[in-house]
Amino acid sequence: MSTERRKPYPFDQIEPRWQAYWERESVFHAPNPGDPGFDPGRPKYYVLDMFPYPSGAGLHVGHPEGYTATDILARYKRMKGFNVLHPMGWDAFGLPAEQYAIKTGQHPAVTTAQNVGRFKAQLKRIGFAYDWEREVNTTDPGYFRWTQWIFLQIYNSWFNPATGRAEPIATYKGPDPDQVRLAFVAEVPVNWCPELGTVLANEEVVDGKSEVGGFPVVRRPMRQWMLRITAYAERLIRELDGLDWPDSIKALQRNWIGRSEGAEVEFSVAGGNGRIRVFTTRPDTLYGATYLVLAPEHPLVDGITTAEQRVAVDAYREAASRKSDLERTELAKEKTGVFTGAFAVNPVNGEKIPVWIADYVLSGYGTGAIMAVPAHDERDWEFARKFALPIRAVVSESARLGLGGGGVCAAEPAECFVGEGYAVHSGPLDGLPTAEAKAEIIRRLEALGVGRGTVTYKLRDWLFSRQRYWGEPFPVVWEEGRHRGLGVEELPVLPPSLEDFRPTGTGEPPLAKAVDWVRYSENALRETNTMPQWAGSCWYYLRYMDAQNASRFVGCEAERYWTTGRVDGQGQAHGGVDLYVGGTEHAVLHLLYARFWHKVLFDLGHVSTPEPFQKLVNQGIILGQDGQKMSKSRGNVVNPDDVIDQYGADAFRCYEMFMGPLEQMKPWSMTGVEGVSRFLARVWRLVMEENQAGEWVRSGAVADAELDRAQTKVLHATVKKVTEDIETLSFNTAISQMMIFVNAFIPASPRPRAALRVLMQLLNPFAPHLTEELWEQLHPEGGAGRLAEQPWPAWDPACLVEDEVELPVQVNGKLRDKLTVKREATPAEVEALALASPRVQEHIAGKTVRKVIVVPGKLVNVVAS
RNA sequence: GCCGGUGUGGUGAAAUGGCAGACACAACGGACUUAAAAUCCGUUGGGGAGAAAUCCCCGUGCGGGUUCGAGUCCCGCCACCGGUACCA
Repeated sequence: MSTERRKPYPFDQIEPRWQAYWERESVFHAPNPGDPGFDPGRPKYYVLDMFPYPSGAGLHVGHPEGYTATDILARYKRMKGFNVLHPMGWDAFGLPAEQYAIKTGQHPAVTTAQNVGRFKAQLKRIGFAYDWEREVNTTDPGYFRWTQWIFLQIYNSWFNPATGRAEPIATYKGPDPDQVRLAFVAEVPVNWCPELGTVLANEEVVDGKSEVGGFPVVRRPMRQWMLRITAYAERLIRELDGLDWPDSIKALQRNWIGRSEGAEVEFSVAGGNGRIRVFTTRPDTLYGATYLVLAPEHPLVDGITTAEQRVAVDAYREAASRKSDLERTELAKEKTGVFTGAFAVNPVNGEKIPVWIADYVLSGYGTGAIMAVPAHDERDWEFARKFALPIRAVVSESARLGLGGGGVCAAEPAECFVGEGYAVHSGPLDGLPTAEAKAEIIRRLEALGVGRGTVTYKLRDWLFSRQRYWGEPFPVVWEEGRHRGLGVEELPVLPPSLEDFRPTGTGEPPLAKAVDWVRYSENALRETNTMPQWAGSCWYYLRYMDAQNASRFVGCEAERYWTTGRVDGQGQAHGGVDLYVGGTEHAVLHLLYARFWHKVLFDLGHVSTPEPFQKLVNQGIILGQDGQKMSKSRGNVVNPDDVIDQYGADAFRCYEMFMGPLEQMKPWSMTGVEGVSRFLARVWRLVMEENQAGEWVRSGAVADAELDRAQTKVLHATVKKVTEDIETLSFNTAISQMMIFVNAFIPASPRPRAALRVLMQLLNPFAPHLTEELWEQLHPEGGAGRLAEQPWPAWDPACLVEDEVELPVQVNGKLRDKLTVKREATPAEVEALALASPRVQEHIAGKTVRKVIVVPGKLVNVVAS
């Protein structure tokens, strides 16, 4: 600001002017079916950004990367004749506002409103074509009323395994519906963070510390609301197939859900009653099981422990329960465990093997118990070595070795082998390759009634409650120890007003301080937990379609119109959001949770497609100028406001896109912004020039002139390239092509007005302010209408073909000459010309021509040796 | 360890199996200017021959392969980035 640099073109006047115009005229408002101005003849296009959390720090250059990409697409699709839904909103519940409230006493709603105002102003300054009439805010009672409503839908349903879908709880005929609800209460060991005074979800704990703040986290059992996402594990995996998502994200989700096929095997407890069920992915190694391990929390541990081992077992369990996740995994380099004194009987050979407990077996996965096969599992191997337990090889790498020996190999194997091979020392399985051995043993176990083939998932149920103030209250009350969902007519449940937002520190949520609020009635108390931040973002894309609807979370007709695309052979609708752009950091949490909610709503008949987001694209991270991740501490953060002050919003937008492919990680460069800004200034000067007084006036070179051949070709090539590149989100190369156009037309005089108009159309989605201004200048007589309302230009392929083409001529794959030939030249003619070339002659001298490859219009390759 | 991604000039990058480095940044040279900025024109992967026009060799992380032809396809490595990690 100190050096008042002369602006390359007057963007500081142009940009506010057009932003005001767009807002005043509601240019980017998308009408719903039934609204005035709705045109049923237009196809719809729903392009969505991941909405931001409006932090106090304001926008940084990472946010607008994806937003610019979608904005270009939205503007392009509008010009292509689509009715485009391109909304924006705020994911505004969350910890920072609450912590600020704790520090200052400022109500989170106040901070949130301020931050939203700031973000919104910043986004408007970039010139995004959002339909602000559809703005949503997750903290708005008119919004979270429906978040609570959806929770009640989930609460009031169950997953029917027979139909494979959610159904109203009334269709459940069992004794206790509370056991099967999709939202349920469980006493579970949770990640308790004393510092934050709250529990955290597994995914909010990084390396045993809280993701926010980095405070230590310990395990502690508490009563929590859970959502039964595991019921949907299979569908969440299977239905990824039809989605147009990056393979990497699909892989991340599959990985997270962690489907694994195997078997459950029942071991009876020797000399006792009771059976221990274990899960294994290698049932073929059952004959190699030399001991069992239960998780310390396993319910059978108490019953089977012998008197002699009681003290040791209790001590171990006590210690394990106190260990944090960090201590149980990362720090636990050495395996630990204790013998229970009990023995189990292997159902296939009657062998008695010891039962241990160890914290390397997790209570939450599989059955919480394993059969240990140390010869073929690294962990079991390590454990067996440490506690001198027997190790028996039952899989051989090669078939020959396996079939050879009849006698039992007494010696322990020298190392652990976890691969597949052939069964040995396994009775009836001997000689079978692993896959067949698995199938065979499962058949036998099932016949004996002591096991079955089964599938388990890593995915856990979703811990859905938080001990916080700034979140959606649950629409639930407690009466005589039982929960009850409130009626829909009681929504929204507003949070109470509080003076003091601090956590109680006991694990009791802050809402418990509002005694009057908590007392719902004579004998009912309100639930005092709140929902996690993910709740609001699970369905915001639905609300955008009908943001003002007061009687339904989204109107049926609007929902059908904006999401329904393809309908498959079974009459099943597919579609949803046509394009969703956001960061990879949401690959497994937000995107999985949203899919889950959507499927529940779909099963219950509230939405018409089984998946919310048909196509997903991840934008890459923008690094600082030093190639490092942007962060305050490194001091390499780029603020969009500064960039816009200096170069304008159009340059900012174009640079964000010109940096490189959207999906790629790339460093910011201020000189790069300058380059793009120069390009826009050249566009400006194609149309405008400075007069003696230093004012910008229409350039005298602009005229209604005919285009020459070369100009025609550049024009049509540019239309083609820009159109195709926008469709594939290759914005960087689209801009390159427009630079080529400008480089070709800058020296021209006269400059054909028609060509310049087309350039404005092509460039408009990228640089909407500049092009709108110049469009006006290119229509001195007026009457053409606004550029944003123009149709997208078409290209004529005939203008792209040349009469003569230049063909590279290679000899043995190396470029040796170039030929200029008529387009219609036959391969034989081209071959003759190529062989006649003196340069070619030189290189084939003394050799025999074996072959001549002619790729028409492309190249000639003479093969000689 | 496992899963995914990326490796091309000084830099960001471009290339349906067909002229590697488009477009831009930076650098250098020139024009304009009293001077600078801005603008415009030109050179710019490395090495070599030539007075020059030109020409030759090498070159897309490394090693193999397929092909008339490979940055692109296949096999085997290496490095970096992201995710995940006692999930039986």
